[in-house]
Amino acid sequence: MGEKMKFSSSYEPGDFETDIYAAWEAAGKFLPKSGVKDASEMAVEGSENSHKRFSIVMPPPNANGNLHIGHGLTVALEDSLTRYYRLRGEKSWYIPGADHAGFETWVVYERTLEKEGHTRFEFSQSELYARVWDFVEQQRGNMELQLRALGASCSWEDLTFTLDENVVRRVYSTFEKMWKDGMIYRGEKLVNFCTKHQTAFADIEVEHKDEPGFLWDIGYELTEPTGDLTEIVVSTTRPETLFGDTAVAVNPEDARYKEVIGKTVKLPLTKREIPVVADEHADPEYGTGAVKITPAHDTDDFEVGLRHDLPRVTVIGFDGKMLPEAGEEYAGLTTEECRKKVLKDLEEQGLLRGEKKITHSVSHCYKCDTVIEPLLKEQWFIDTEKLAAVAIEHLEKDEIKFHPENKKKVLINYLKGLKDWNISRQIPWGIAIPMFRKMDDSTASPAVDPSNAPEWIFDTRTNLDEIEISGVKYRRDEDTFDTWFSSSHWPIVCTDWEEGIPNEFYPLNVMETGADILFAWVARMIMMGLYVTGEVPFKEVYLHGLVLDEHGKKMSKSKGNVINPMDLVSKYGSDAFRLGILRGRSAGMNQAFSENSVISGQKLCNKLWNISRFIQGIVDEEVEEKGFSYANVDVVLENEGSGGVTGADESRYGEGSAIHSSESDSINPEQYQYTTNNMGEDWICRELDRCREMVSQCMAEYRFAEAVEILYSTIWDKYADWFVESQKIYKNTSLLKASLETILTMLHPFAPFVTEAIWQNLSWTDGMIIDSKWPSRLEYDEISAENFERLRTVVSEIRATNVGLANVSRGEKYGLLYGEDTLVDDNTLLVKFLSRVPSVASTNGAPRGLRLALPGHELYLDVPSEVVLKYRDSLSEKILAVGKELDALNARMMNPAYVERAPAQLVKETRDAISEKEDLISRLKGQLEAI
RNA sequence: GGUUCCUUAGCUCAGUUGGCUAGAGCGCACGAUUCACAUUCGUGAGGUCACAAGUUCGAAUCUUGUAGGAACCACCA
Repeated sequence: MGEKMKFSSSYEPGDFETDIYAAWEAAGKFLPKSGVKDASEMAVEGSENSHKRFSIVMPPPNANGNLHIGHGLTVALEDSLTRYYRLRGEKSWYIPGADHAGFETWVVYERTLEKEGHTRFEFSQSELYARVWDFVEQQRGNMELQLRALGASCSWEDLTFTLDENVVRRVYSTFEKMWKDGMIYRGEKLVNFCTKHQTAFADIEVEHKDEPGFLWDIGYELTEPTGDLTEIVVSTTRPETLFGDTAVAVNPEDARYKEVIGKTVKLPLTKREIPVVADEHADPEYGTGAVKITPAHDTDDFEVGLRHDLPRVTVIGFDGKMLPEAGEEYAGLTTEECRKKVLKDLEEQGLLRGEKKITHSVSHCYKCDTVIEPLLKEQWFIDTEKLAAVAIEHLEKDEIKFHPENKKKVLINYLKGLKDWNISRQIPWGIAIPMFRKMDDSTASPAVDPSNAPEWIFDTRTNLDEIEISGVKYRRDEDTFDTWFSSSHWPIVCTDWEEGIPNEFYPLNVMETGADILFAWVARMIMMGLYVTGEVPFKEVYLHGLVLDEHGKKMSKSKGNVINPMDLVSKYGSDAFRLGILRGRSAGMNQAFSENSVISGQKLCNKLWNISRFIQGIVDEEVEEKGFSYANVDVVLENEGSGGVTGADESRYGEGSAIHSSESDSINPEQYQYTTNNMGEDWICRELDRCREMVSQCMAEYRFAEAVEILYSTIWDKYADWFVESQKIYKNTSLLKASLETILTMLHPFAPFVTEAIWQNLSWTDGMIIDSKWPSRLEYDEISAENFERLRTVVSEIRATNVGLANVSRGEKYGLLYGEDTLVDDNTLLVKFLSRVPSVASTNGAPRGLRLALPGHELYLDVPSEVVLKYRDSLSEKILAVGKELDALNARMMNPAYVERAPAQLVKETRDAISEKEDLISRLKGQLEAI
């Protein structure tokens, strides 16, 4: 990339981005070692900086999918941080990942299987695993190319795939530890079962939807009439499950049913008798106040069953059809068919007592929308009690800082109510659970007695379906792990953490991910990190909200409002996308996406490009003209510019130019040395320095949008509009070079491509901006800088007044006259150029025209009296406006409590403002009277 | 039902221990124009900071309440 190209008149991202990324990657700029300094630098800086590092992991996108806009935001955030800390000289490691996306990928694969006319049941688990592996390999790569297009400066050779050998090894070792610690148990529990996908889900993966339904009342006849009662009427939305009823529950406080507690009722449509039990679960206010208890098909009933030691009768199979236990007539029907038949039969027997329309929430599979059936199944569970308690303890000790802060409370609240974690999934595409069950016919030789062998044993040989230990045969559990179980190890596996080996990158500096997976992922990483390593896995958490569509609605394929980040990248450029998506976004908030912000980012890139083109032009010109005419002109201008400035420290100017370099700060020895020759130059150094400080502060506090905002206004409103403009009069190439390098470096974390493209195009820069150094303090003269600030006010007022006059002046432009005004007197050429007046001259003691409303300045626009006359209305308006401001200030001072209690500085400022306004009003009034 | 958050310009959003005339981008209006950039330059209009009460010398900011909206968790026989 050494060859310098010519700047074209606009920035075309497409011409540079791919090449630049390839060059970075080829030069190894993304490796953590590229941030390591050589020994000599370390010696200069001392030990303070030398050990610093920055580590962050990427939430792994689906290996065979495409990136969506949320990934775009993730990369913009994470890569800005990484590049920022890399510029600051820290060993920066951004670790990329790819997710096997167990369920998602499985669904896609099963669909292709179906298209080929196959079903999963034709293959063994290991065959299926191998097939999906090939399928994913074929599909892989898109997402990685897209990450490159977004500019992610991640260390590709460290990419971790969620099924990599080291991940599996770590997951097995944790599982084994938990198994030994007694935290893993096999339990028959109700699981959220999708009968279409044939797998169980974690509670968190189930989607609840409010749907219209019916509440039916059914009469359950008492075996023996009690008091006035001959039957108990129960309310249910699922009559088909009545075959699995093993009790009827009433509230112990419910007077209506006190008598029947402990009695039995006849279960309709069958000959079974079931007890009436007293349980808080029955709400006297709801329905009839009596509820049928079906422990095998309802999570609440399951709990009731435990409390009353009720049997569990399963009547629905994993295929979603009724089992023989439901009775001959009903077996084989779908739940829906069965419900109809049950209702019909109940009605015929006169047991249907009522039907009421209600809205209730129903669980659905988040992928196929099938109604989730709670079914009894033996699964592996993790006892989360200790894990959660330890996590809460560390969170309460503030070991992890959250952005936004309130999410910590939300997380603790979640952990306090955390239930045991079902980690079994009936999906072949995942990490096999390393548990083997003793086979019924388990003796390999007659000499062995298998009865003493354990039912389940842990073994990592999951590539085998059967193993033999001490002559006993075991068969592998076919299930795989919940993907969140392996993902919870992400910071551990990505940083290659190992027991007993110091790891400078663990814990991570920050975990950046979506606020929507705070529970599913962040909570589990914290628990697992603490369990495995004893340390929290990251020191800070930054959670981003959802990127909503332009109307603030959630993006979804079904709504058709999905925005593809790659479309935006190709249309506006990668930098524009990054700047745009960061804009107006704060931690944890769901925010609408605005294409306008991306366009504004595109404009900034183009602006910066043109600023650079202009500066390069001046540099080239200087090289050509050095020695003759240019220098002569320059001397004249410089003399004017550096003349006595009101209130300025004269001695500073008397000594000539001040030479500044950043050597004193020692952070950035490569920064270009510069001198400041006039107040505009001091001013831009001050503004750039303020920008540098504010951006650093914002990055430390994860306020990305604000950092971008500050850079935008510094580059455009200050650097381009004032400094670069004023450099058309005073050319200071050393400062132009130094300041341009400064803004390029500061913008680089957010807009890596354009800044690198410019860096490569500039004639005097070396190397790559990606590993240049974050700017150190810029030197400037404060008084001189402040004088330029006053000059800006003057220029703005001249411009505004001229525009105001345009209505009455018929396009004529007026010159500027100055009386006792050293600031203007010393900078006539600059004032003339910036304010676009035809002339700037002294009043020579004979003021005329329209006096400008500027306190502390005696300036007039040389306007003929008839125009001033026409201008008097706007003059009166101005007096009124200033009067209002003055009234407000006076009211404040009239309050004795204010004067007494407010900080002295504030009171002084108010006083000064009042005298300034009073001054202004009297002058404006004088002007008005003079007309 | 529980937890948390939001309500500021036409739109999308900033506004960090309470403090000067509440900001930005886009949009809008008026004006400019060879020579870095029309992806430009200059100037401007537009806000009872959802509402009410309180604390305070001072509230967009803190407290309480009201109204509207959102997300997540739990439950809905």
